[in-house]
Amino acid sequence: MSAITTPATHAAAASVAARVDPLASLNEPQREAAEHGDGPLLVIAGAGAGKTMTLAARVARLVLGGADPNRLMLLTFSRRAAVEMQQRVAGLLQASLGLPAGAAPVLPWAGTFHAIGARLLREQAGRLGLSDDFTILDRADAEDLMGWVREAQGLARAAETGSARFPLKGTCLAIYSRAVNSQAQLSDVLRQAFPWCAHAEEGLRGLFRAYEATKRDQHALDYDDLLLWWAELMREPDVAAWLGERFTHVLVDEYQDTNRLQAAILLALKPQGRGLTVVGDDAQAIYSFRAAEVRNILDFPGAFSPPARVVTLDRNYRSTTPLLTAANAVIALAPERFKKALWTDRAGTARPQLVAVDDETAQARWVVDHILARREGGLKLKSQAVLFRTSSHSAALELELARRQIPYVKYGGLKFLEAAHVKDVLSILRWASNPRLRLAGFRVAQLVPGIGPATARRLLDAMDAHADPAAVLQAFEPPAAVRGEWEGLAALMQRLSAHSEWPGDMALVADWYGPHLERLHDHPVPRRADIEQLARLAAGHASRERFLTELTLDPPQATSDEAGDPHLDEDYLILSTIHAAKGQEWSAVSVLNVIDGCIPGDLSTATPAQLEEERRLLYVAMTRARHHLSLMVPQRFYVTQQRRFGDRHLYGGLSRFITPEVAEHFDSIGPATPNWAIGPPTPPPGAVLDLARRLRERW
DNA sequence: GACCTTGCAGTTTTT
DNA sequence: CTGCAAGGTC
Repeated sequence: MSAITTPATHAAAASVAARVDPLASLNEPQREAAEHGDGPLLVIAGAGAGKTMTLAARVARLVLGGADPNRLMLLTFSRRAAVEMQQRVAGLLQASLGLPAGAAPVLPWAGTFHAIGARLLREQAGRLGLSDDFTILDRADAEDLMGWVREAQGLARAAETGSARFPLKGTCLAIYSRAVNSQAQLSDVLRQAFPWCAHAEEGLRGLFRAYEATKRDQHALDYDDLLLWWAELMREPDVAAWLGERFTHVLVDEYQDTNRLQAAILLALKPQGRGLTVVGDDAQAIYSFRAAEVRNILDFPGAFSPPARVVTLDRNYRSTTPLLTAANAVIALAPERFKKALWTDRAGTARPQLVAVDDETAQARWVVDHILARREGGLKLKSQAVLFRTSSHSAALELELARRQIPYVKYGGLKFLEAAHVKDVLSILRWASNPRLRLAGFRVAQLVPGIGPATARRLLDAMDAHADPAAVLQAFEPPAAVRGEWEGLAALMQRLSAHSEWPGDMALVADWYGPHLERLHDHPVPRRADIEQLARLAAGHASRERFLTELTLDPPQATSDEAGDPHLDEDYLILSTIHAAKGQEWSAVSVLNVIDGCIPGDLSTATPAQLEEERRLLYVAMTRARHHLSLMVPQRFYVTQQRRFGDRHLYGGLSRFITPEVAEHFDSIGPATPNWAIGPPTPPPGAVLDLARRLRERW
């Protein structure tokens, strides 16, 4: 962690040793954005238009102009984006000030909304009536807590009443989260986003009330609370004024993917828009399922008077002309959007490919063949990516890669933190840090053989009732038969609560947990590797609290093949969901399953808004490519894991977003001609009908 | 009270 | 396949 020098030092250094103008490489609109003064600023930045560079240049210029880096808040969509931005800014400052490497100031307040919120809340905990040892629940924990409350409220057994089954815990949490983030009424949320749960409205209302109370009792906040509490904090005029003052500039990246709660926070922080900069691209809004609100960016200019300055970056530095033309053609069919056509002067004659293959197996083979061919041609695997709508779409490809021993890293759809054994270990650490966290205690106690829900509940009730829960834990008398095993856990908890030694605590936990892992799980080998992975991660964090917080807010992004982590210097292929590919670029990109039923997903065709988001998703995928782009079109696609309809396969054919006109911008490849029959007003892709069964079931 | 078995249902994308 | 709920056995 490098020291933070004062602005005065920078100014002095700048006058003596200014070397490189941080704006030197910017084009005209980029420079305009970077040099803009204090009024509210909206930068509409198309894909590959140098958004990160522009934002970094603006920050660098602010610092060179005397702004205190400690008073700049930089809100990004992901941790990765925050780190990249910090590095860019540091690089620019270093070059322009002539500083030695590592001497440039860091931006301590760069991070995601959630991470910054967590920091502010911990800082202000006293004032909010929060305990500062609060635990941040990751999604899986929040789901478990929701499930627990759901059970306690008797909602789980609602099926007996003959009505439809009460939504499962994950769905309950999704509904809750949506209502919080969109700041909407429960009934509206249900009607718009969860119509199949509308019958449960009353139950949900009570459930959410109890869920709130339970979180409070256990000193726990979920992801949404980090925004919600922050927004509530901003409703106190003196706090809002104080924070608005404290941060002279607030810059927000990926503004099109913020939700109403986030917009409310910003507006409270900078009511006049002074020092407020937001950057985004409405054509790349793909997070409405998380209650992101495109209106935020569309309405931004008018939220202030005088209105915010709008600067549009439409020169693309990433893709060749033929690729960009095809991508523009896809997004041009979107009925409503900011008018903007990207242009580039990057030459290139290779057109994108539309590749028809028989099925997923053929698709995997074709993709791998061509990736390898390009590698023969000198293009590293790391410069190539395969993108897909849904994490499971890469299954066949992963098999093929494993078979041919090609290393890869997969981003998105990750369940690392949801694996039972990982939760076990983290729960032990969380419980030690926050003994009020029943959620963790309930899980941990039952790891001891012979202790089940009833004994665990007795223990936790006793702890709840006492001012010093840790002491109750030590004094607890389990059933005689399990005393021996119990003592191991009690001793572990004692050592962990007494004081934390990091990462030593992790080793203690792993030692204790090892034998239990063997006993509890059928396939301990990969699970043990996960625990080791966790221990490695632990070593990279300063303290137990920091580890738990940071792991929750920035969970590992990628899973790698079981063969083990690819070493950093080794070459590997990138697999990613389209969502997780946001903001990235590769020389060659293949997009899997560009067929109706996948893009758009057959669950996302109900409303025009959903459909438009799927179109933008395809656009985002296509604009990741610099030189090579292949859209894959399997003619048959098997849908598994949905008993209700039985296994089925789709003959949906080419995605409706690739109309015949759009397809003219592609080279068509493949044994079969793509199925062009599908025009825009398409009926939903049909399952294969089992008429015999239907007739049978009639009776 | 703990733990195992059976049967059934299931909406993807992530901080 | 997985998660969940309910029922049975020790």
